[in-house]
Amino acid sequence: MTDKLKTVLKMFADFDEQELNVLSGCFKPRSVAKNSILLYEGSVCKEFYFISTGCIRTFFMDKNGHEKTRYVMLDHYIGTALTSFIAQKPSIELIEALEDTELLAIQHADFYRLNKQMDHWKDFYQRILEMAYSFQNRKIEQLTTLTARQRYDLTMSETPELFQRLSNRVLASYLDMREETLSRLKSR
Amino acid sequence: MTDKLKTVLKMFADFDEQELNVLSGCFKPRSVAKNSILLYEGSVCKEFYFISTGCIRTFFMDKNGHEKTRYVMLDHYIGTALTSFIAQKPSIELIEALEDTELLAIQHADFYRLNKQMDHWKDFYQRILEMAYSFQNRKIEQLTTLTARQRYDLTMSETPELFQRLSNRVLASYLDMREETLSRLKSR
DNA sequence: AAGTGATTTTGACCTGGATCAAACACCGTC
DNA sequence: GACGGTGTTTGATCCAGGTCAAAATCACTT
Repeated sequence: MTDKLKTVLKMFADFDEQELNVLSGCFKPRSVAKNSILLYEGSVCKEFYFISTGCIRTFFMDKNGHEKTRYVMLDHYIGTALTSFIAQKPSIELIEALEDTELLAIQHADFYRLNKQMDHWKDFYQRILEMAYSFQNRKIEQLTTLTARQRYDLTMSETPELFQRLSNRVLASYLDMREETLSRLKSR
Repeated sequence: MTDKLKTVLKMFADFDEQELNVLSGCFKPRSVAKNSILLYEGSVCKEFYFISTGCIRTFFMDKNGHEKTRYVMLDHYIGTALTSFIAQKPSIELIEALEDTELLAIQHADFYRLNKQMDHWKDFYQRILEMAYSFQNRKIEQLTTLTARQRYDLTMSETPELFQRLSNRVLASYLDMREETLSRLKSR
């Protein structure tokens, strides 16, 4: 399981074997049951995750009490509620397990200690931020220019796995539409 | 003019005087006339900007040929078309001067050379990315949860300067609504 | 001050997707 | 196999904001 972690870490920065061992020691394994909440609205995000198997998401509530899913992490994805994690301020986003999930978690304190001490970790974090930014930017483009059907088709072609693993309720909130609309789109 | 640059740089990372002098040398001054384009759609963004005086924006075109403004940079702001700048791939976004503008530009090659050589610059870039990410994330929240009027009111209270300096056409595209809608909101 | 073009406002109309509500399907469990 | 709970589909209605078009205002130029 830490082998997978090492493989993924190496995709982001040029860690040597010794560094990878240090990092493996910082990531602690945990099992979380489907539907459990890893971070509540209003609390500070203290952890950064690597998903071994399973699925978690970050989402927030709008004024009408509807969920908006920002990011879905499947097997071997990494991430967290980044805005709160960065600023160490109360989070607007929640983190929730959508399946029974095995994950590895690194604490914020360790994360930022590494950021001071290990140059390759600095590179790693920089890459994460660059990708997270570009992903968000793309999402804004899609939200402002595409219709519900176009967002449906695009996600279907880019990450069809989401259509298999997410419930309609969650998928709809990820695509920024109501479940009824998603249901209608499915039946063309 | 470079004094202002130094002051702003120091807000992002703990540069010493010697480093600030090196950096000042990397940022080259330029004057750009109102309405001139600094980056066209399809070309690679090679520069990162500090605005001395004036105003520039990044925006992109949707399928119907309407503009969508992502980010407006006023005096003493820093930034660029980050997604293209990061990946050095053709940009979807354009950069345009909205007023006659005095700016300082650093080349991508210098930017990334510094990122290898100067630890404080690494910190600087990390801060930029963190803030850019959080800003984008906030924008997504606003786009998906707020009505046109709520976005109008929020921006009015947070950055009223935009209402004074931007044309209705640009302001509307920044607020993600049509000019007609903005006009109607103004007259309550 | 008249003319030309750009920008902003106003009016009438339309539509994608939300809302509300009810029916339906799919479970696990007693 | 009946029963409650959860998730999905279907139907009827509504509305914020987009679209299209025309009028009004502003901003230069000659």
